[in-house]
Amino acid sequence: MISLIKALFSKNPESSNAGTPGSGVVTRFAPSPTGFMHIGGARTALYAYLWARKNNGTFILRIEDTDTEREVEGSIAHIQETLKWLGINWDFGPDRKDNPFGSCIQSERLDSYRQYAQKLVDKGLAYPDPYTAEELAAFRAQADLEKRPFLYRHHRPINFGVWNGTQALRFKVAKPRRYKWHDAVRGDLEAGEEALDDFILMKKDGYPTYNFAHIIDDLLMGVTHIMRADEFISSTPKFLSLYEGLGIQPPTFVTLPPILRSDKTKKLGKRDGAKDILEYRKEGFLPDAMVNFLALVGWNPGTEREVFNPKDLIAEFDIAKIHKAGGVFNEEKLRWMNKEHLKLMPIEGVRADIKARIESNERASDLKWNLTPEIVKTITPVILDRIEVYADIDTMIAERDLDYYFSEPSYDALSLKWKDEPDLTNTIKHLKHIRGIMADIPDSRWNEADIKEAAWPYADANGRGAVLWPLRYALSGKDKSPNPFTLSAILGKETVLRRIDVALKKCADHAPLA
RNA sequence: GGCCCUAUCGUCUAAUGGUUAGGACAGAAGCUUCUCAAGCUUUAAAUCGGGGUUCGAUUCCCCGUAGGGUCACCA
Repeated sequence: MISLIKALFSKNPESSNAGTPGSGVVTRFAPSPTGFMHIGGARTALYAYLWARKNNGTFILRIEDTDTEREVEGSIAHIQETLKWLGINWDFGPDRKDNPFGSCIQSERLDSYRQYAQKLVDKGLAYPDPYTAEELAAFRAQADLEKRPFLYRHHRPINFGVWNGTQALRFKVAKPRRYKWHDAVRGDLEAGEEALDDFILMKKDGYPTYNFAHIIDDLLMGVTHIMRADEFISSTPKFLSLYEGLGIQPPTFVTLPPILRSDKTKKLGKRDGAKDILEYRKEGFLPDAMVNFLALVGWNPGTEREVFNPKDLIAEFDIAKIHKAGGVFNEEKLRWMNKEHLKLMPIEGVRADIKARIESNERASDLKWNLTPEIVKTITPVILDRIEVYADIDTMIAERDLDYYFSEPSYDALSLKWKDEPDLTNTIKHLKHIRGIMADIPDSRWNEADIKEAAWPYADANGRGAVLWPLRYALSGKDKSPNPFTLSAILGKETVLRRIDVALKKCADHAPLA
């Protein structure tokens, strides 16, 4: 890091360090603070981060707040929180002011933009826009009428006025020509001269436009690779013209494929259910799973491996393998991915998470469960088998699939009856027998395997369903639940015997034996 | 509309001139202790269309088609 700072200070800002051997990779994620972070933004940040880390480079978080109109209060904090949750850590960002290149917030860098704007003015490459909004609108309308593309440069003034900082400043693009350039993902790209036009560098309000600010910042921050979505491809000739005007080498362009809506007809936008990434945190997705899945929409290492921890992702990631075509973000597969990561997690961590999730459900309702460390330990594997995401625990609780671990089940006597039995006669017989077997199991052997071993021969001989269904129902009071041996082991001998007794009493009350 | 980009199972994707076009998610069937899960096994499912180049094209070229992006004092 020291060497980077040195490099940044010693470097002549007019000569970009892009591509300089040994200069180190510098990437950035540069969102505008206009709301929450969605999937597309998170993936862009992730790729930039992975590439920097893979190359022992630097990852910068830069806030592009040059549109004061659209800025949403709290966005900057929200973006940082999202990145932190995902484990996408930046080396320089808005949270510190001692960066070698100054602030990472564009509104605090206005001097730099003015300075470079003035340089362009001095070189005769920028000029104040003499037209009013109405005049511009009229030019556009005229071009529309004539069915030709509107180009500002056709209206470029012959004599540039003096820029006083309060007029919009336009860049005088190079003589129209076809531009060709290389993109690390898309390969060789080109565009006709229609793509080239004079564009605004500085707005009337004194703020730079994205088109200008990002280029100046990338230069001053030593950015070597620009990761961004494909909507910027068509602006690239303008950027190239500006790089030329500034006399600098452009960084490497890395164009990311779009993330599409599930009908594949459009880019996934906030209106199409692109969620705030922090929503996934609320639902109990693991950040590693999220990152793993995000990485795989638009990139693949070329192997059949799909589950990666962040460290392996960094090792495997390669911009040469980023896809050209867009892809759909499939939440169902994300859920599967989350389960895979859940299985890889240390069990203590899962226990703590499950405990916290149950407790928050308790707080949100009037449940009063005695959630001891022992019960958390025993039910964790059972829950883990049944969930993909922690939010599934909420569903389990809502559907009363956890109650029987904490309180006596309530159910109707007839529910104890196995579907093939005509009445409760055999149910009672089997329950009594199983109770005897259970009672004989010493405490030292009260575990799932031994309970099963003790009870199995009887169940096997007398009809598994006929024996096990009533037992399981007596223990859980539910049609669907874990198997009776698992339940018994969790509940403990005392509770098991008591619940069987309750079941037998229910049977007797329902159909007293003659 | 001009300019530009993209195109393998429903979805995410592998295969960069030679494979029975592979894997995963979702689906279907089956197995495993009664139920529910989990797990395992099996199965169905794709190279957008048409021309080239080549002994041979998913792969290279051209033309279509479809979809996307962009044409702001938004980023």
